[in-house]
Amino acid sequence: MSDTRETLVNLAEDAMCTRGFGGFSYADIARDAGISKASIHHHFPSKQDLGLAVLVRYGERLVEQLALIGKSSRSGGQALAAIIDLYRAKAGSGGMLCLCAALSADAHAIDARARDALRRINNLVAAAIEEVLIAGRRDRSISVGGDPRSEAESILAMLQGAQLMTRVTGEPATFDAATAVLAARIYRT
Amino acid sequence: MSDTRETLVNLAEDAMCTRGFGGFSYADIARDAGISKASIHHHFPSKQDLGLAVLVRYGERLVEQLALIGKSSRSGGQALAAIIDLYRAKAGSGGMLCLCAALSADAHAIDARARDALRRINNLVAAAIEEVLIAGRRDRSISVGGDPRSEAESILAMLQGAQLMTRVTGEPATFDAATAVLAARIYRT
DNA sequence: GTCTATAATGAGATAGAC
DNA sequence: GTCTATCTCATTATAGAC
Repeated sequence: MSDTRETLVNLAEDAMCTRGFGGFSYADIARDAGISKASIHHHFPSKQDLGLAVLVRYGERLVEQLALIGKSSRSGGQALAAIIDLYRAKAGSGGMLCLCAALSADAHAIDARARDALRRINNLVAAAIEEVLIAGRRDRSISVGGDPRSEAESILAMLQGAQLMTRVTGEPATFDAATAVLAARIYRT
Repeated sequence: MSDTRETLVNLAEDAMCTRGFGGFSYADIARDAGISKASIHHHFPSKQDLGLAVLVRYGERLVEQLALIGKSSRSGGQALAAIIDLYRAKAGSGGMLCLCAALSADAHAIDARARDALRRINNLVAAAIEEVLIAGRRDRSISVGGDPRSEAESILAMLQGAQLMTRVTGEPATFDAATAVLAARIYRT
């Protein structure tokens, strides 16, 4: 990927997580990237193309991040704590949302390709959390009462919802409060 | 409130829950209401005024709804089930979000008055859920392990997040899956 | 309270030169 | 690949007649 193209994807991802798909314009990222609006159209003919490119790269990186967390964690509890931190970091950066939460809220504004990608990424994250819960139950580092897959989907919903609530108060503490119950389920890391 | 004014608030609320604050225009609801764009400005000089009016009425109605649920429920479990249904109904109606989730996602686009109202309403709902949990713990109809206030905030986050996830798949079953763990904590209604 | 008309702005997108 | 210039359209908002 060329430098310019990567810069544009970076800026667009940041803008989407902060203000949503409808909340930024080519003019915005053109200014930040130091090029003209027309030049962006050379790399991404339509805004939908740009959105999809951001989403695809986000999915790839997430796979890597989740794999790394799984590999470097010495317990399910440690892995779950790392995943919570992933979402907390976004919420703490001026009330950002993870890309999935941001684009889900703007689902009406994105095309079918992007919605498909979104669905896949949500499934991917839920599956990763499920594996972490299974590991945590096995090594007794996480309290897992019910079906791991159901628990995983609830946890993903909670993490995305906690980001939404944090955006309203502007206080990172809001995220911690809304996820305290989840953190308390980790016996040890 | 005049008929026209109320119609406009109704249409705007619906539009906001479906497409967000930035996702509808005066032209949209003018068409639906059968009046001109300019006439809306007579009732609500700016779009921010309209948004705030919708939010204020939403808060008032929510207080009534939550009071009614508290009064008509014969157990904490029944009350919690009714609250879950409240959020499920929106998610099931074509992937709508509750007004709080919708405007939280668009927090960058609304003014300080609206963000204040949003904060108050989130607190109000969390407090109502907390009371329900306390009642449910007392009458042994809900499993409540930790601090009721923390549990309440987690539940609110989970409900809003489940609506986000449901919007992506378009399947009401997604909401049920993401809240199955919560529903399972209700011993009886 | 409603209308038509219009302003003022910003959006995504295209053409064509360099 | 990048630019300037332009197009087309939608947006919020206002002016002023009825």
